[in-house]
Amino acid sequence: MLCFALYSANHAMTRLYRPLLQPLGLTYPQYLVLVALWSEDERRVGALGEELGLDTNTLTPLLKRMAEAGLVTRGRSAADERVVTVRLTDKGRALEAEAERITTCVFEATGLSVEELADLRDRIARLNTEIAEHL
Amino acid sequence: MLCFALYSANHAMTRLYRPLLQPLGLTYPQYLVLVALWSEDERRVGALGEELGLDTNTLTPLLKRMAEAGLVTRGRSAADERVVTVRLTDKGRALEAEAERITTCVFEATGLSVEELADLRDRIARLNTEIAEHL
DNA sequence: TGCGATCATATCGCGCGCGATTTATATCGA
DNA sequence: TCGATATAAATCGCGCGCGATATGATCGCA
Repeated sequence: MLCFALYSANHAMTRLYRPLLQPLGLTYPQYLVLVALWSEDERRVGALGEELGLDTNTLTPLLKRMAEAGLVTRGRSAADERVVTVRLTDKGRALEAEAERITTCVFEATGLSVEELADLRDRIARLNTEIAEHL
Repeated sequence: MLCFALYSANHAMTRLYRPLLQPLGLTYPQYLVLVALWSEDERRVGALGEELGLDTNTLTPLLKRMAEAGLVTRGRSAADERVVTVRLTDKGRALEAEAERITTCVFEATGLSVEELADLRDRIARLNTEIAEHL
């Protein structure tokens, strides 16, 4: 069962990240939002959702919690009042340095070489897009 | 990011299963419980949890919903009153026939050959056990 | 026998994921 | 210009995943 392997491995991955993220006060999905913002700041909610595969029903409360934690700010666009723009705070930006240590821990826990990891990532990503097309 | 690929692919997989399981009144985790019971019926809650990587805080309410839906029965063991044994009902057993059709749909959606799929499954399963050891 | 430790399951609270609906703003056409 | 339509985000309800705690049954050992 490929689906069960994915299900289990995903859970194992979040369990691996949990104790690493806990000292930073982050959940795993919140961490993914930060990663997205580190690569490109000042995103609208919809753009974040498109990248993460989440809708506003998930993102809105999640981003509110991150805003309360002082990691991001949420502000209506002046040009289009419908749009909410999410921006990193200094605190949110500063966490990128910590993240590198986490990435190292996770990489070591996989027991894979850089090449194996990249190959597996690409295969899974291809599976992902293939399934998304059949959705 | 291997972790994000896993996260996304897992979500894509559950989205793929959702419309297939909906007519049967099943959620994806409930389907996994059925799969486990189809391979071996009359399991205690803890044994199911070990196979699925879930604890009773998740399984107990899930199994109660499945019992309400008439898919399984839950009964205390006479020998050891602490143990709850989960058994398939006729209705739960009958769904195995439907499941074969679902498996076919999912397989086709992956766009993979049988060999590729088995290989990818094994790689992900190995990653899973490797991470579990580092937990 | 009785009492503390252990074990199996259950309960509680919170964050996430999502289908369905709502609110508010923007856009387009008669 | 105005009204229908579209768009962005928010809200609601429910199921899942899990840390923490509780309840109740069994076991071990003096």
